Amino acid sequence: MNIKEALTQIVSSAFSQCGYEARLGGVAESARPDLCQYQCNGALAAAKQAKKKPIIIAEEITSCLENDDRFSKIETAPPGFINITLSDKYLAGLLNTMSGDSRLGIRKAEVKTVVVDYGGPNVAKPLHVGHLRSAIIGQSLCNLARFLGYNVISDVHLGDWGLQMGLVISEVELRQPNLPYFNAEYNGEYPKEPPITEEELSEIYPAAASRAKTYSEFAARASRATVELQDGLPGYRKLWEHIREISISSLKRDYSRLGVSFDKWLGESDAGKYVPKVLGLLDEKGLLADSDGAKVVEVALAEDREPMPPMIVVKSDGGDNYAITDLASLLQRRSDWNPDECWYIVDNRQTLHFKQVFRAACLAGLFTQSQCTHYGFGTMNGKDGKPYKTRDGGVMRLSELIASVTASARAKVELSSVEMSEQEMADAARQIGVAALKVGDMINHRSKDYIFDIERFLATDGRTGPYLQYTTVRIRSVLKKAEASGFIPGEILAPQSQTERALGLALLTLPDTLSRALNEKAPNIICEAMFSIAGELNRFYFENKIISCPDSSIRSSWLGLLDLTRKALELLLGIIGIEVPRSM
RNA sequence: GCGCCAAUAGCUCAGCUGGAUAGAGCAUCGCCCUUCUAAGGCGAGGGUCCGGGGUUCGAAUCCCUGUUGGCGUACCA
Repeated sequence: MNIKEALTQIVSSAFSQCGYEARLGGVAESARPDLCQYQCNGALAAAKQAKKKPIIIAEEITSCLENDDRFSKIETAPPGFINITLSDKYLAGLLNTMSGDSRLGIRKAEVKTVVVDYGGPNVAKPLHVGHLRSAIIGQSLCNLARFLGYNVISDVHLGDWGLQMGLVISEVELRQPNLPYFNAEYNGEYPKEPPITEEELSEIYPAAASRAKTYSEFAARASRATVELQDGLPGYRKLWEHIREISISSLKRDYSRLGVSFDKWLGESDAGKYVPKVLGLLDEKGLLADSDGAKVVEVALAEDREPMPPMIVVKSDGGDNYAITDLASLLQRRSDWNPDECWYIVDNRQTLHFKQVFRAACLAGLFTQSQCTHYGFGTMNGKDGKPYKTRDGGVMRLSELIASVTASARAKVELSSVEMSEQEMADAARQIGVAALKVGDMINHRSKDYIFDIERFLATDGRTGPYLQYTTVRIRSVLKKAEASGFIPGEILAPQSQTERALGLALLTLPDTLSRALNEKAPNIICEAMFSIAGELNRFYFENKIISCPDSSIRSSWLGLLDLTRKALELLLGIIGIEVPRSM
């Protein structure tokens, strides 16, 4: 049950009972925990229309509710606040209900089919730090939406169809011109084995890109190769398949290290099949126009404040660009899956691009504007505030980054006073390193740039991934020791102390936390909630010696509270994609 | 040039429909382990919420304006 919604319902009905609009009864967590647990400010808002002092209205509402035994206190405060405190017995009842439910009282949202487009790796180059945010934020949102009952289809949307492919192909051709892929006369079988290795591939793309910058001849050749590939030239097609194959296996390996996976490994190339159809749709509606040899769609609206350039859908060389492949992907998604919504978890810098694509999709009749949304994210910057780079100024590979945080985490694990086997240490190092990365990222609001500082993310104190893991490990350890003494979690009793009450209240926010996080597509809301629960737990833990508590009913109640806290943290950590080490 | 976004404690960041005394973590200073994992907990100091107008009973939050920074601005993705 969502406690805020439940209280809102109670107070709203009091408002309508007293002759005011029900919508005034919104209840929020209190801004003054010293005075109350929840508050409603509706009386303040009602005052003007009712032509009454807010405090009078507030009193009417409270007098309507004061005999409700779910509240230990419901009172007014000037100028018109309604302050609510739950009775301890009611609170304990809610916690027991939560604890007895496999979903911790979190009901599913409406059923919707959603396509989530994230990851967006380029097959020509290895994953680098720039891909981190899309992967972990996208994965968290998928996990969250699934838990809340959505039918989620995640699609990595490979960058495997643009100019980068022409560049790689032309570079390979330049280096190994005798390969059969480049012989137009060749009609034998192409080799089974790729002509290049994964390592070579990662070197080839930057080499080709810089060659194209220097030699316009090479650049022209690459864009010609791109068009030929897109037109289905067999040799290029075969070579391209090899490149894709090499790349996908390396991508899967890197993503799996982050706990990220996709339902669909489709790419721009798969959208390629739909390009003619989309162009047909646009043409039918008279939306295509010529402009400097390219075909464009006018997407500007009269009411736009910002200038909106027309969207190029066919380049002047006849090739597909990412505007048309994104549009074609939307057609593919509609035909194959008919989703209610499409979410794009892509860098903020592509805001304009997605505005154009969604408008074009709307004009073509594929989706309505509100069905497609770009949930952008900010840049990961170094401590200097500029985009994160390695010491020598290059872009850091994701695999390198993960190796480096794992090594740092390993050093901390070795300092631990807890005895661990080699395997346990290795697992813990990996899990802690990844948790540090993920929390360091997702504690920040998605849409903002943030400073990447791995030392801080891995620090032994602070709001870090390791802190959350440590708290969970601690709870598990106590529960295990208690069980060894024959003590098991029991019914949660009315709280005896402020810290115990505060922990209970923090746990009650769970349903609201998840629904807000889903509404806003904001994993930081989940992180905030985890820190608040973990903080309350650690205070409670410090104040109370649980296992040695002489009163057996209090002890089993405390264990019940601990167990519920464990389940709550495990649920939230799971959504964010964080594993908890066996010990640390 | 035009447009989009941001600016909150020394640092890194939260701040949900406009509400009471703007919150965390780090850093600084001072405490708490013979007892369940001290990678923990408690306390103290630290703020012109970028500046200026406005709307409102009430503004970090909404509107206008200025400053600073980031990004985008058709044939890369």
